[in-house]
Amino acid sequence: MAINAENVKSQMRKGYLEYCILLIIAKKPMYVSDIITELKEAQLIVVEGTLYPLLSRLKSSGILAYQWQESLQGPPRKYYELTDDGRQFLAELEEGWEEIKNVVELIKNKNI
Amino acid sequence: MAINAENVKSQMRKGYLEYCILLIIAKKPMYVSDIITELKEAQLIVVEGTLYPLLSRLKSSGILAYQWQESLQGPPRKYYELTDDGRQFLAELEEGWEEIKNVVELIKNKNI
DNA sequence: AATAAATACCTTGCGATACAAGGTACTAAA
DNA sequence: TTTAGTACCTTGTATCGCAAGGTATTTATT
Repeated sequence: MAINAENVKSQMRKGYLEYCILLIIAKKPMYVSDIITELKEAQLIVVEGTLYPLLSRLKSSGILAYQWQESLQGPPRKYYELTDDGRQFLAELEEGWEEIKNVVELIKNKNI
Repeated sequence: MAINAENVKSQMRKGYLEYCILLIIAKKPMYVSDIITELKEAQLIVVEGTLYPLLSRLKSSGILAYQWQESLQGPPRKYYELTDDGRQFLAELEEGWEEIKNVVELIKNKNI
């Protein structure tokens, strides 16, 4: 119920997490651990419990597809990649992100 | 369940809505209709059902305070303003926002 | 051969919150 | 007295990140 800065920062993250994940997968096919590592390098901490359901949703929406791939150490991995629809979708998110940056700038600069 | 661009854009908006509202109130005390108008001018559409609970939460968290003020037409209005804690809080959100912009830039620019 | 460790995958339950829809109350004009 | 306009607020629904816990496969150790 109570509001604190961490809480709100976490809310902020919700919004653009999907965008960041698609940006990462767009570069090359990746499986969950890869993605988490990439995000962590960009200072964005995400856990498995967040990522698996999200990837499943993106898959059933036709934005991502995956291929099983053998691993040298341990069980096989699901490598996710963008579909054509997914690239279209990512382009729309790109627009959305630019819009949001614009909105914040507009509000900040008004009456200054 | 299905994911579409509008859905995700709406998710994105959730994250920074609180930030935008505080930016607006920081300039001068405002009541709900004022705030909605300001947001709309910046292309951010928000409805009453979103705003009232949000302002209540911010008030009970000590981030906002309000004063009743007579109106020339109709019932009195609640004018919200930032408390000292609220200004501190807004400063933290400012940091959070800069961090997020950084993360996205980092991810975009990596391996290009 | 049996066990343990490492590495994958996934699900369940919870809390937070935007939004649609609906409700209450006050003021002023018809 | 009724209607219109303008405030305020609440309830119910859907979504989603995250903590916690569970299952399966491979490899190393005993």
